[in-house]
Amino acid sequence: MFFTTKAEYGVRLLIELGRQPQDQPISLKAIADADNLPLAYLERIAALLKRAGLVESTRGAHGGYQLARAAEDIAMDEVVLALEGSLAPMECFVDDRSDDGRVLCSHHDDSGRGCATKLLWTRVQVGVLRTLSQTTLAELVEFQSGKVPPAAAPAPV
Amino acid sequence: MFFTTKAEYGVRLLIELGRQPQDQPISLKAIADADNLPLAYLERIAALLKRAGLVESTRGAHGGYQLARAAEDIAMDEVVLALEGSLAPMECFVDDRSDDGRVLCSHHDDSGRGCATKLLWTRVQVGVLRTLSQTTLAELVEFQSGKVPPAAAPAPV
DNA sequence: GTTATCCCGACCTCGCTGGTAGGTTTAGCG
DNA sequence: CGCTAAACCTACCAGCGAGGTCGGGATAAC
Repeated sequence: MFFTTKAEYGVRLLIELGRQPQDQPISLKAIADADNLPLAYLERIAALLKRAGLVESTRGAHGGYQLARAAEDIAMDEVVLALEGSLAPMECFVDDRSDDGRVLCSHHDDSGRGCATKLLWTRVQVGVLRTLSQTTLAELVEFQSGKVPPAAAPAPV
Repeated sequence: MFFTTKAEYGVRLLIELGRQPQDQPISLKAIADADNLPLAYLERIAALLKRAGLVESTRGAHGGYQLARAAEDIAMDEVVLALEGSLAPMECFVDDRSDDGRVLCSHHDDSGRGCATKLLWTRVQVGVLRTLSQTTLAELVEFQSGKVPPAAAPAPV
């Protein structure tokens, strides 16, 4: 399993926000009801998105959440990173974050028979990161409206 | 974390086998010592690779394991699939295996606001599968011998 | 001041990962 | 013929993180 439900719920949450009219905050309760997600858990997930600057919140009655930017400007690499914490394909990839989602293998490079699997995992990580960064929230919102066929990948690399 | 140590140890095991001269079985004990891996655990991992037809075993004294095919003909998608069981990016992707590593989302398509995240996870899965299938064991073996620079990706798709 | 909402920290349960233990076969070798 | 090195098998176990719950705050609209 690559991703946890945090990513799943978080993305769903963002999609719901993306479907909403601008500057109209929507409450987590409404989203939890609509998507049938546990409210308390969703709150913690929303906090992750807020800390990452992807959503804004309004407190008090009639408050709620809304996107901090246009859905077209929200790419999924940033989203998944915010939700999952890191995108390490393997345990040895330590969080030496270079500010894109990249993360490095911590294995001592004992100069000679170094960590050979590193090549493989790094390729996978880069591939995933590229896929995620090429998918925007706007696409997902549109997809849910039943337009874009699932096969339609973004510009084939 | 995308992959578990099963994938890590399994790939390492295969690399060691790939470094060995042809038709010369090598014992798990030797590999466990060389790579500092738990022997008992490694046995179970080797069993997975054998069941997938990736390695062959010889029992008894002076026995051991060897690759079932040339390292050039072993792609990593098959390997990781054998080791991890499936390559589902998300829990809802149920094991409806279509015989490539693909696996499908099980969410009821409640015709309308269906599983919008499915688009995203499917893209990721396809990307990972493609990356894995483009990397062969031979490449990793060569890499460990200190030749190929890490940046050298395969033919950019 | 009541109600709807965001916010926050503590807690809990369950399954899986990563491993160990202890055996049973199989086969080379003296 | 028996010793030994290896594959093979099954059961067991500890720790941890995922996935949630709970209860209470702070805040703002009405």
